[in-house]
Amino acid sequence: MAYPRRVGAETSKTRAHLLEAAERIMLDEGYAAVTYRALAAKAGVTAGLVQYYFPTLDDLFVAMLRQRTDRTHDRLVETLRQHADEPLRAVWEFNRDDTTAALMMEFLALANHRKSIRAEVALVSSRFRKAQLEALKVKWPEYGPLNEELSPAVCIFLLQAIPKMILLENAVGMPTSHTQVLKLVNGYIDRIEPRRRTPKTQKVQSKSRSRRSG
Amino acid sequence: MAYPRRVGAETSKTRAHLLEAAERIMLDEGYAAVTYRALAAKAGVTAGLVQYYFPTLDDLFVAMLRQRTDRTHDRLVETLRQHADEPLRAVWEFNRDDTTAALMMEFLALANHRKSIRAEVALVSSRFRKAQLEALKVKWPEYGPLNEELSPAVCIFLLQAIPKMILLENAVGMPTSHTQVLKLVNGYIDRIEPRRRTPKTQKVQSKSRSRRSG
DNA sequence: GTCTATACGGCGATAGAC
DNA sequence: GTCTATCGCCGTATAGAC
Repeated sequence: MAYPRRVGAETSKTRAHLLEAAERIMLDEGYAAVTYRALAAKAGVTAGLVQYYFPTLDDLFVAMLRQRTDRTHDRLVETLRQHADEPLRAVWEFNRDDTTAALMMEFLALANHRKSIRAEVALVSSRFRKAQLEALKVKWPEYGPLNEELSPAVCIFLLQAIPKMILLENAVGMPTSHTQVLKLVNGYIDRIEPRRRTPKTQKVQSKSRSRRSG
Repeated sequence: MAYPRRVGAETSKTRAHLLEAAERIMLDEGYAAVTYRALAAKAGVTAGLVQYYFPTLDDLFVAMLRQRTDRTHDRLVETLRQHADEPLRAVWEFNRDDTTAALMMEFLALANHRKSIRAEVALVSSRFRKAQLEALKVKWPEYGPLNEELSPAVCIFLLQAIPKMILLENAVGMPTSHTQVLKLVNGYIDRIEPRRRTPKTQKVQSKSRSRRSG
């Protein structure tokens, strides 16, 4: 029976190394390329050893998501704290981070087809959402009539949906009007949260990916 | 050698039946569940026969996308023609269609990992985009200062990105503020394109899916 | 033109030996 | 902790029967 299945310790150095390698594969070639054998080859171990730490691929994906999420959530909270005077811009810049967005998009697609990933994705999403919502609600009353029809929740949905969709379309090679969309959002934010510091050049969205083999 | 590989005729009734069955599997269980053996079982034929019509799975996916696209494009053009006085609303309602959006989202995810699907997805997307753009541009000058900062292209991006993202989040079980977002867009459209006919009740977005097994 | 049978290597997963 | 052997399913290729 599968009851007393032996699993490697979470403190293992090998385990941490495997998680790193798996993330690199995922970013370079997509989640479909994360296989026991490929990961083992990349990390210089046997496939059996990978399975010792992650009995199923779902276990591996959940562990990857948890680790990445913990780090990113810390960064989000810190960013929101530092830019408490302009939470809208902070939320936008956070969601525009390519690596985070690419990984989250990968996990979203994965969750769409893997039951056990769904609960984990929903959980981390609500954590992120909660942190952003709280920061935005504090300043919301000051924003006045400019956004009479918007709400913090709607803003957050749009501010995270837009970069993800742009990323996905870029990956597929769809030539739509992403530059215009980014300009629209930037303009809207600049109007609600006027810049105080030097408006340093906006990071260009998503250089074309070298990823994906087939 | 692989040179004189024999492939079934495109007029075959069996082939059409297989395409239908494949689409049903894709909608019910996701693209990952579309395998030769599963499709053969569902259609009541042998796996070899499926391969006779679609030598590789990519061939199958491309054929599925082409067929679905041709039908949907006809419907889009007809809808835009009938509602030439309110193209914005027509574009919105078209993109809100759940089955079409779900299939396109599936193909988008597929294209993210399958090289040969990418070109096809990019192609059909630009076809759809072009039709919507032309219809919207005709009426655009009349819309006045309400949307001074928007453009037809940006509108179309948002009008198709929002339903897709809502669909994806629903599928994953993310409880975000979709109702508010839909209300925002509906309100915006109602303001730009005031309703003339009876404002019949808006279709509720996406009942929770029963799909996905693992 | 349709369709079947069979084989191959890669995959996730399990059980169990060192 | 580490690694091997094995199982059943997968995509794909090929040879050949009606």
